[in-house]
Amino acid sequence: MSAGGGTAQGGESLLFLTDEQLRKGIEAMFFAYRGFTADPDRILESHAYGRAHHRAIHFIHRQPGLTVNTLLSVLGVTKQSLNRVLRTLVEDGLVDSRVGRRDKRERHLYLTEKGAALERELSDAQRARMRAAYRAAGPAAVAGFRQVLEAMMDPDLRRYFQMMKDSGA
Amino acid sequence: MSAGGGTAQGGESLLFLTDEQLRKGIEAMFFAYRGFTADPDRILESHAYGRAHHRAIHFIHRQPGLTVNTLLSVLGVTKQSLNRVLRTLVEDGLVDSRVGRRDKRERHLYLTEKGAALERELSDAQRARMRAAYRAAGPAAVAGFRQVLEAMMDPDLRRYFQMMKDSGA
DNA sequence: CTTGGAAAGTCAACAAGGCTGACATAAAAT
DNA sequence: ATTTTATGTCAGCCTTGTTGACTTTCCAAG
Repeated sequence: MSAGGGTAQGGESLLFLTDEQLRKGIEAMFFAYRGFTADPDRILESHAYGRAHHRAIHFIHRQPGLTVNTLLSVLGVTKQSLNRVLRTLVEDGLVDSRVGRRDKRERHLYLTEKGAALERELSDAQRARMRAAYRAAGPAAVAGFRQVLEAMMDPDLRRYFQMMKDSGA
Repeated sequence: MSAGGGTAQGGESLLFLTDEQLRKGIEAMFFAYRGFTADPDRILESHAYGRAHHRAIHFIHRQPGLTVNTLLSVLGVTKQSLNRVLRTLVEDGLVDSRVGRRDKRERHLYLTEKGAALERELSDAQRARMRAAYRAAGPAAVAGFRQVLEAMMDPDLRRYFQMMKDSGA
């Protein structure tokens, strides 16, 4: 492999990180992300939705009943941007927006059956690729993959991610 | 399904991949990519460029003298889309577009000094985050990270990526 | 030499999905 | 009663992607 470390073997050599090795990592990230979104993108196109809809659907599925504000900060977009997407999803009957019981200003978001069906279609495709990649790389690689990804996140998102990791499953 | 192979060795029975675990991987990818692009995005904004410019600059740096057509297929966009970006880069004196010697229809792309300077600024920032993530995760994790990323790429891009890996450094 | 086709560039029009700013409403908090 | 918060909405702008049509340049095959 391309590890320029030289002296040591058995993975230790990778601590010696040249700019070139880091550049390879950057490029790998770029290409992999393209692959990562390719399958859902194809499905979304046939439904006349975009990546923005996918992201909203994903996180509503992940955390049913979350408020618009929470979704906003997780996605990192403006409310105007999210609202455009959310409105079409509600109009098309994929998402249910319910007024809060305690605080009636809040809207809590849920997937309808139809929404859950699309979510399944999308994540099935994405999981298939992820599963194939995991299998090709092996269990040790998977653990490393997740560690590096977590370390690359912005602290706020990492905190959210780790929180969801504990509660979620 | 995903081969429940893992009689847990080393504590990691990660071969047993539940849909929930895969979903976590998907989410990690999403959040990590956000972090990955955050620093360059900030720099680009101050130069009035976008991510598209960054990508062009990156690959021209990587493979000086590549043709527009090659760049096109690496980036995976239309020539009209690329041309808009490329034109501003040439106009602003960051990229040099030279008519081919053998085939004068082709344009070979090079970074000027000014272009190389911006490339350095961008990739320094991106490498800093990558380096920090690598250091936090450790050498074994880095190897796994790269393996999974490669496995996630579309075959064409994986071939290109591996080719550049050999020649590049 | 002529011509077909590839490589590149350009113009126009359009869409998705970001953004900002301004403003409206209802409900909670003070 | 007033202010703040959560949400929604209108209008307009930017980047970056798309398609389609057309031109210019130039290699290569007839």
